[in-house]
Amino acid sequence: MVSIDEVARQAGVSTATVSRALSGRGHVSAGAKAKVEAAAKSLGYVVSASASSLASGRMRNIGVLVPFLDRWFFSTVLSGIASALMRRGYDITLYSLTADRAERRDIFDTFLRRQRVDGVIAISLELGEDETERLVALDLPVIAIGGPNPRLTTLTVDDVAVARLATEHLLALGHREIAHIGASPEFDIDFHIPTQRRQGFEQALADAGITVRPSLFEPADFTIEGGFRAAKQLLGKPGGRPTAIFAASDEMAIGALLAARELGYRVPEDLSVIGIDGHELGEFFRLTTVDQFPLGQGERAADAILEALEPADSDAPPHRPGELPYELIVRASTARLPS
Amino acid sequence: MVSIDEVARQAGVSTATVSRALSGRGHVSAGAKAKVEAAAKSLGYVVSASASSLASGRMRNIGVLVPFLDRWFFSTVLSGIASALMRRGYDITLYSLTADRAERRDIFDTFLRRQRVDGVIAISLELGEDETERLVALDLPVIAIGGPNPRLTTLTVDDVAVARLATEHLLALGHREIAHIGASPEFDIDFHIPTQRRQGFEQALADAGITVRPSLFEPADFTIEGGFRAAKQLLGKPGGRPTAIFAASDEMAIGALLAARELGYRVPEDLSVIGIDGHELGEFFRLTTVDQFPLGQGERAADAILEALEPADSDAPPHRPGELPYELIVRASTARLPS
DNA sequence: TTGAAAGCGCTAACAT
DNA sequence: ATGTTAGCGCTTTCAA
Repeated sequence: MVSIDEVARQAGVSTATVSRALSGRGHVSAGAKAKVEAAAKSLGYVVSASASSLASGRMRNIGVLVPFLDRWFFSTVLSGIASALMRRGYDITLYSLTADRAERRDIFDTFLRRQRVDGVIAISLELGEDETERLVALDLPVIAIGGPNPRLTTLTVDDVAVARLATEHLLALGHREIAHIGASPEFDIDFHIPTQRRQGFEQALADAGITVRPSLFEPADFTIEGGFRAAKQLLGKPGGRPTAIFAASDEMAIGALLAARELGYRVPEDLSVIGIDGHELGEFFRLTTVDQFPLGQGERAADAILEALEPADSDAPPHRPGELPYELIVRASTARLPS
Repeated sequence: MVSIDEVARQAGVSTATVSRALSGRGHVSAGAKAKVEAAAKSLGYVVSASASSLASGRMRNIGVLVPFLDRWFFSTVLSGIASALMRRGYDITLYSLTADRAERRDIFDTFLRRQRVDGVIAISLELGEDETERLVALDLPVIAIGGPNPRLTTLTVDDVAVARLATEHLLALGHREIAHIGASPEFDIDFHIPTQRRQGFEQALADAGITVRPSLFEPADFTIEGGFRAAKQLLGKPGGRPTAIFAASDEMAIGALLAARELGYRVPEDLSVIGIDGHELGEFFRLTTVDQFPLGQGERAADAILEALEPADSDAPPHRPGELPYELIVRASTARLPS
């Protein structure tokens, strides 16, 4: 492994100058810098991460906490984080939090504490009180996406507003009998987003002077299958089926679409369906949705953590928490209620 | 940050003993070990990764190379890797390889070379000649999953056999007009798996004395949408539609299922469909498939890399490359050809 | 702008 | 079994 001394020797300068030239910290004459860069290149020198970290305290590494790796939403956010961090020369260390309490503890007590990361991004994680405590105790910049947590800097979309927007879209098309597929109560306990979406839904109905009917709510688990089952229930009950369904995620909305088809309802002629997320399959299923740009969420989180670590670009527009964008994407799964 | 000296002082031993007691290398009396552990715990001491790495040359960190983060197959394999490595105290550093050549180069030239990882797992990556070269030059253990590469230790399923199995299942049910949805030619250039699957398909047909008809092959891009389009083509062509479709991935098979429905064909009465993968949606769509257990593939890769790093458990059955398991899962998308 | 040198916190010889 | 100590390869004062 070629070391800094060899580069220094070849460039005819001291190791200190090599370090300065390559890291860009401290002043180096243009000439020296050029010589160092040439020497480094010709020797194929790459700074040793551990030596550099030990000496400087900087790791160029961000820890990312995810609840699931194999759900589209999370892996898409992760993808956004990964590309943004890589561009800045940062590595990303992945911690996948399982349900196993002991394993989770390990992550907070050991993995995150071995001084391997400069900061942490937590994706849509509902953390226990003690876990939040530990995260804060790390004394590292932490950015949370989507799991509103008063003790952490959080990037969230206004889920109430998102749900209102989806509901108002249906209302504007003339629908009055609107059903909602949201989270089951157990889910709600430690995951607030579904609750907020339900609130937005109910607010929109109330504002339109429509009474919320409990029979038009059906819980599901955010999967296609769950949405399918829920929609079958909703559409199968005798007496006043809904003319529109608002699902709290695109995957559930797709399930609803399939359920409707299977029952012989045409979408959107007989039933309108709208989801939330901007799922990659939305286009294929021609699903109307409120896109929340998960890839962009990841990029923003990466920018935010870098901003906290290297507050260099102070001219960049400061990012205010809770301001993630969303947008109604109207495709072919929603239509006017036939009069 | 509490350091090893404080632990040593509190435990009344030298730093060397602390190091030995905590790492399990070298002999330490039971008494000393207990004292050290107690001291470490009471002080909340965690070994500094960079200091430990610098001194020992071990990183406890594996680099994982993935082509896409947001495709089910890859994120599932990744999930398997993550859980297996975490159990052993290893971190995982994620490198997502984009199509951007410059970014890819950076990963091989800089990221992987800063001595941050003890080994590398490459998931289903078709590497360029130069990239393989660089990987080998790292002089680190490398395990590749699924991208057969003669210069790397590779874990692969026998894709020819998998495809034969799928095809033979259809043949055994009496089908003769079997179509195949595989990769488009451009895809093939640097990705061999699809080609092997096609070979297995053709071999099985040949063995059954059936002539391969080019019109019964349709390329697609491994997505649901691609499978949908391909199936429409296959089923829509006038004159002798296939009675069964074998898709080279479950996502394409699901697309085919949806296409069949939309054209008014019943599955499996009018058309049998089989895929490959063991996709999570397979159950919901009642899709017959050849499962290749991606989660298990990830775990195996993790075990293999650890085996290379810490050849401790020599009594464990040695893993022979190219031996990943697969299994036919018969669900409701395939049935006998009505006579 | 540059160089000399003192660490960063730990591990692993080498002694004992 | 345990302690002493010389590094690991870099960064960063401090001086020049």
